[in-house]
Amino acid sequence: MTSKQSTKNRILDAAEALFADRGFAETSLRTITHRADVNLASVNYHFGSKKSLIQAVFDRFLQGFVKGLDAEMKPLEASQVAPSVEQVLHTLVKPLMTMDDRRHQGSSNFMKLLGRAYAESQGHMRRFMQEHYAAYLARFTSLLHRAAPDLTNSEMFWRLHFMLGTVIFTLAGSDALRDIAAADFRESVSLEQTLERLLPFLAAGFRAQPINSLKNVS
Amino acid sequence: MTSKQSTKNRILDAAEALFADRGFAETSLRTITHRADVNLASVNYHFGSKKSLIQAVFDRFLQGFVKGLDAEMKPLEASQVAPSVEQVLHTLVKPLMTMDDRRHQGSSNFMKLLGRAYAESQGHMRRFMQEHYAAYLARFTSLLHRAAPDLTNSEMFWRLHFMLGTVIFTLAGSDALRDIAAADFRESVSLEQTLERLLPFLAAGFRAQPINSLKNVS
DNA sequence: GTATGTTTCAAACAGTTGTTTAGATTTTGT
DNA sequence: ACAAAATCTAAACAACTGTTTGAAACATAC
Repeated sequence: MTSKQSTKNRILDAAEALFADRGFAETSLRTITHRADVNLASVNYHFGSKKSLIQAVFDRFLQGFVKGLDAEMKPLEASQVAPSVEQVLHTLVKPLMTMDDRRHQGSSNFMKLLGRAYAESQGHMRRFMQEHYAAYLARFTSLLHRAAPDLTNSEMFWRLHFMLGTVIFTLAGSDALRDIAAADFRESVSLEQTLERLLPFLAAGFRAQPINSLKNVS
Repeated sequence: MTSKQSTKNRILDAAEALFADRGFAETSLRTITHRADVNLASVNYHFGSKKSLIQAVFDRFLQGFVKGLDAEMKPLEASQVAPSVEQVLHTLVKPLMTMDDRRHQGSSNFMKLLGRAYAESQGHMRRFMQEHYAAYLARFTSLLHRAAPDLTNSEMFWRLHFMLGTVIFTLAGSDALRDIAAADFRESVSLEQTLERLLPFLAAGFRAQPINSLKNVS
């Protein structure tokens, strides 16, 4: 079926890198194909359109990510005892790390991409993810519920998204932050260290006592 | 000096709204000038270029924001007793609220914009903010330091940015989240309620015990 | 070998982009 | 009222966008 495996992947690689540090609209097909060293028309031939290319880039990443996430979640799901919030959050670390150094490019290419996608085009990507990867989100949510059974569903929902925001945002801008930190504190931190720094913050926030007031007249 | 106050502001208003829900690159000057009902060339005449327009939009917002923030921080700075983390974070609420309904457009226009700007163009905006509004950031950081004196500078730095990420990210996508929450839990929440929900999360995260392990062999 | 289907390629397409120009119109200072 | 400066306007500019085309090159099968 596929004679040359390369072209399609060359395009995906180039697109992923360029999207990450320029944005979607700011990256032209000509730039992509030039970097991939393929003909301009190939992207339309192989993917149909630029929009489909973007989706393809995401799919390739997310499939790799959820495969790793699945492996991490399974033992927690199988266990009889309820996991801690930290344990649940920790399922994200290894998959993120793997995704990070699978790409050759210096640092977390893809997180920038995710951050962009989330900000871009009125939540179009948020919807895409929630449709295509709803099952994994449900499993993750379920684990969190076991870890913190006293939180209401509504509160869970919000805090899950708070955490999601923090992770994506931090990882998306992590090189910039790392540079500043390196300059100001003479500490050089790896992605893993950033994640380990992030988890206690998230876990504590997630477990925080919900608002007591707001309408404390009762 | 200024004969007609309108044109420049009409452009700013239109640009702000359009940038917020389409993105910068995705919004053309023609779309802006059409919505503002002014001539295409006016934006180049008044602002010089599209890039300058973007900066002008931000400056207008940020100046309003820091004015409100300043008013909120002053009493805390004047007080002899150290503020709580919650109190410090609460200085953000009113300015954000004011900025939100100053604009006529339905919901938090500008937070989307901020979210975009942060994601966009390799932290170019992050740098801009840190340069132009460094004084306010320093005061805020100083307050936080009084509220949690036992945190190291390095840890402070990271957690400040964690919080920043959560706020921007949440507020940027808040309408989408509110829609989902409304559908799933039949609860309709205002921006203020979202913020009040956010603060305990942030405060708890900020106060969390830093990583003890990472290299717990000692 | 020819035939068949797939992939690559250069060129052109139609449309949009930000910016500039030069002339009209309006506002301002005196 | 007049001159000068500021503002607005329509039109055109060159550059770039994603996509399409039709022929060339390639691979595979018979």
